[in-house]
Amino acid sequence: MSRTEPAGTFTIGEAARSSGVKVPTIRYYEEIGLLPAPPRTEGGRRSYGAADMRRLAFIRHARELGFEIEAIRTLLQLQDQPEQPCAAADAIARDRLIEVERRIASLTALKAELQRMVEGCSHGHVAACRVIEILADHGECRHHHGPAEPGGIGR
Amino acid sequence: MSRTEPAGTFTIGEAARSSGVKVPTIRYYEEIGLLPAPPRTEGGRRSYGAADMRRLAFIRHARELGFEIEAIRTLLQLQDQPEQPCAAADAIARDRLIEVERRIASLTALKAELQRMVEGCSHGHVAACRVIEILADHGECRHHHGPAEPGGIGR
DNA sequence: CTTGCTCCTCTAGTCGCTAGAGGAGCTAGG
DNA sequence: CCTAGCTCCTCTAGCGACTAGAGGAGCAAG
Repeated sequence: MSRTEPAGTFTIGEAARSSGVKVPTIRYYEEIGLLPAPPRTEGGRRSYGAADMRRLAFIRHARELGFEIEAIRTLLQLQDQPEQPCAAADAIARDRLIEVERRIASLTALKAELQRMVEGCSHGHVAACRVIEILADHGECRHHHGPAEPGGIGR
Repeated sequence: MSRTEPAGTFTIGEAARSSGVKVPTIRYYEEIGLLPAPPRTEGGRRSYGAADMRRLAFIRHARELGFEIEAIRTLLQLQDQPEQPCAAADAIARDRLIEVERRIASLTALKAELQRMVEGCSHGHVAACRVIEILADHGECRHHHGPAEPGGIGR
């Protein structure tokens, strides 16, 4: 076994492996104050405890659910004050849910349009290519207006 | 009428209004070589022709469909060579379709999880808040693995 | 004692814009 | 002709959430 560190503490690499968050990302979270700066070993290495590991798992899960860093910051503050009412947490989750629903709707419209493009393509030459044609002629499609995905159209 | 420019040419502002692409974004497209640098008036202002307007509409439409700039660059090159086979355009559209389908699937899973959070929330205190609880305990949810949305989890 | 892994800090780059400063030109009204 | 107010110009910097790489130090095993 390779345990030189005190029991119950973890290196940044171990924290990364156990949480699924990459090493530079953990350091980044520390930098922006999402994760507290952990104590260091003699050699200057970060040494994480169980609470840090839980916090990191929380962050990771929240990021997976698409919560923004600022929302996670708020959620973490709420978590640290368990006797507060949870209306704020509820509101954040509701907002996220609404956003996700909007995104699904617009991606579904988008999917239909992409399918028309792909299915209509005769696999011949560009001149007769439905993909290019549909892109060139906006008027041809039934358009759902506004950008497909808010906050950076495509990603 | 306020037409001082030669007939059939457009200022950047007109191009922006007609395409729905913002002025700085048009300049940005020029900078990255997606849109050719147009001729200038005596006073140094950009003067767009009908072909530019079509190209801009094409770009805008493709961005709305979530194509990345590099994909659009390829599509524009294809458009300029109509006797080429359109397999490449087809492939780009297919890739995009697959990505959109993946995104819809993962957003749908996400929506279910958010709904569990929101519906389970008793609107009491943080200590008993299901939103916080689910985020804290990853093990509690049926997880779809990998980040919710590739290339920047949440957007 | 050397090999090779992990860790450290720091800077710069990614994508696709967006915002703002500071200035010049252009047009309509007086 | 003059001025007000719009649009346009260039340039730099910033956004979010990382990611990549340089250059160096520590640390455990053989």
